[in-house]
Amino acid sequence: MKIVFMGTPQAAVPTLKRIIDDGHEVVSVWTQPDRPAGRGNKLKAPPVKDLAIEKGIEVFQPEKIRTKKTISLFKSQDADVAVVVAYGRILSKSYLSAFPKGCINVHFSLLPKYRGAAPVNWAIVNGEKTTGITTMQMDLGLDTGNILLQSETKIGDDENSIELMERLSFQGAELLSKTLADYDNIEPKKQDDNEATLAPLMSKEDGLIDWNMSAEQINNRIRSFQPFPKSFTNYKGEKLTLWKGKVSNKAIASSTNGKILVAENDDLLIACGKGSILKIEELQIAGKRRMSTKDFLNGITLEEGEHLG
RNA sequence: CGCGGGGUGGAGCAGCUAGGUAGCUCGUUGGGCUCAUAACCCAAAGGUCGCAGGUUCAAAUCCUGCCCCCGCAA
Repeated sequence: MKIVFMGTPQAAVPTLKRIIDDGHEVVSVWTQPDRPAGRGNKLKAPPVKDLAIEKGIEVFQPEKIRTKKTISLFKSQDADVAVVVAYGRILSKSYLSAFPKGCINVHFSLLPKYRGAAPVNWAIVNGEKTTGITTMQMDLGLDTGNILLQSETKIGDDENSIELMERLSFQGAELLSKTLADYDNIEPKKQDDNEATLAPLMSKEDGLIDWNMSAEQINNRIRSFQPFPKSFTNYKGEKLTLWKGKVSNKAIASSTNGKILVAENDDLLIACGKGSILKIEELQIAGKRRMSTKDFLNGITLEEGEHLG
C-alpha cells in the first residue's frame, strides 16, 4: 500500500519501521517541527524524523496544519491511507477524507477505555491489570472512530509507563501490520460511548505526591508518571523525585501522612494515607542523579521524623 | 548565549570560603567472633581529586578555557 505516516515520539517509531519492513511504500512522513529541548534549548528532532531521514523518506513538519497550503500539500500525497500514531495534532475533516482508506490510528488502550493523549499513564494510575492496543478508522471525535482490531496485554505489577509504552509500541506495530494486511476483510465496529473513559494529557501538577493517598495509589502514580511529569515531593525545600517504590506489607496505626518513618540502609519508609506505608527504592534529589535508596542514604541525610511534601 | 547545582578510591558524600600529610559511610578482599548470618569486631587493597593551561616554594582548594552529568524553565 502507499502510506502517509504521521507520528512523532519514540512510541511511533516501531510502527513506521514495521510498515517499511512490510514492504509498503511510505510516500511521506509527517511529524512535529523540531523543538528547542533540554538544557541550552537546542533544537531537537522528533524520533520519527530521525528514522524517516535514515530511510530516505520525505519529511514534512508543518507548524500549523489547518492552513490551506498544508491541507493541499497533504491531499497531494498519492497515498491509499494515512497511518497516525501519536502525531500530536487533531486532524480535521480535510485530512480524514484525503485518501481512499482515510486515516487509521494506532491507539494505546482498549477503546473505548482511555480515550485521549495519555492512555498508558492513566491505565497505570488506576491500577489496571490489563490494557492493549486498538487500531481504528479515525473520525472527527477524540479517539471515537470505529474499531478495526484490538489486542490485549497484561500490565506487570511493577511495570512503569516507560516499559509498558515500549512494549505497546511494538505490539501496536504488529497490530497495525495485521490491520493493513486484512483491511478489506475487517468489519469496523462502533465504539460503545457509554463505556468510554478519558485519559487527558498529564500536567506537571499531577506529579506532586499527595501523601494522603494510600501507598498503593501513590506507587501507581510513581510507576505511571514516567518519563513525565514524574512523581515528586519536597524535602527541606528541595525537590525530591521518586522513581521506584513498593507498597510495604506493614501498616501503622496512626501517623502524620508524609512522615519519614525509617531512613537507614536501604530502608526508606514513608507514612501514607490510611496507615499504609510506602517503601522508596529509587529516588533523586534536585541536582543529583537518580540512585537507589541505599546509595542515597549513604551520603545524603534524610532525618527520620521529618515530613515529605 | 535561557536559570541553577554538580564531577574527589567500585557506590554515595565531606574537604574548597581564609592553598600545606586524601577524609567519612557503604561495598570489595583477608582474618576473627558465632550454631549461624546480609549482624558484630579487626585488618588490607583501592584515588592522575573531570580535562588542559596559569598563579605559587606548594593547588582537590585560587584564576582561565574546555568536556561531561543533573535540576528548573521552555
